[in-house]
Amino acid sequence: MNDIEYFDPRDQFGFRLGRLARFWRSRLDEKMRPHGLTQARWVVMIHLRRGGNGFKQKALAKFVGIEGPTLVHILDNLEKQSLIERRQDKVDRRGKTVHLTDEGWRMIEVLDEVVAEVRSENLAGISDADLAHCLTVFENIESHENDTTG
Amino acid sequence: MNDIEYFDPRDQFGFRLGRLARFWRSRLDEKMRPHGLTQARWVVMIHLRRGGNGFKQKALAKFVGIEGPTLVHILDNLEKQSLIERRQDKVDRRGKTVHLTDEGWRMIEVLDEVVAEVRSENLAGISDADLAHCLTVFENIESHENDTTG
DNA sequence: TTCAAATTAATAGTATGCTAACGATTTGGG
DNA sequence: CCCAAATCGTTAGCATACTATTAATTTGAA
Repeated sequence: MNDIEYFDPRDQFGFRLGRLARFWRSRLDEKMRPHGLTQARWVVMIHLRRGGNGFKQKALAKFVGIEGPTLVHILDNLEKQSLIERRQDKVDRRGKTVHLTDEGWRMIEVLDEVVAEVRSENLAGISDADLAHCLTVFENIESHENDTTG
Repeated sequence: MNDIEYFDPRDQFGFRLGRLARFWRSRLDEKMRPHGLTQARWVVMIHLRRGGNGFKQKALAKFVGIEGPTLVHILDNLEKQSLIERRQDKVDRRGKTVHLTDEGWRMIEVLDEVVAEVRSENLAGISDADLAHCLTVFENIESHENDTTG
């Protein structure tokens, strides 16, 4: 019954997107667990590496694409693990800057291998062109952010 | 610095997937909030409609692609809202079957319009072919589920 | 200068997802 | 028959995500 509607790609896209994201996260979490890390924490660390140390929290949250309070909790955990540290911003005493510790840098190197492994397993047999195509579609969807104004 | 690595699609895919899934959910949650619903609850209701009433919880969880305890919590909320009801399975007293109420059916009709609106906004300008291409890639990735055995 | 408004990080509270463990029940082997 | 094992839904506890609110500080306008 209603097989046609069921397999309409516009009908399916949102659900499949969410399901795949959960799948991806669980694969990564599973492989990172032995190292005491998770996808969310690793993503924050990767953005610190990419952007250089010394981000203010607000800027880091924006870079990662999450909200401030979500980042606060992740940083709390990373700080407990001694992988990052917060420092008072000397110019603006409201702000704090975030820095990878030496241990954090070492952990990133270890996780690079884990991530590469998961990626090669998950993406086996899928071409760069296919992935780039997906990313273009992703970009298009995100660019529709505020189109309701007209 | 390292722009090449940064824009490697294999490098980006996981992060972008997660970010888009969060974006999609927040758009849908925002539009459903006036009706007192959320994406997760709606997805469960949609699967009830698709699969017919009277699912056992375990089967429903599998159909939706979530774990049992996650479904329990969502059903608790839907039941509080009188949109579904649980009934004791008469054959197997361990089990319960899940049913849309009349109110549930009416809510689904309302939400169909909300979902169609969000979908058309999010997917504006993107062709069926592009989406189908994405879904094929999604399927390929999920099919790699247990390739580590060999 | 002074005080309202804006900004920054944190806290509180909620939703959604997971695994582990539990209680009730059914099933199956001896 | 009977008891161990499996199964079903639930509970407990955690991580991650959000919005709304708060406390401390800075900024800016009168």
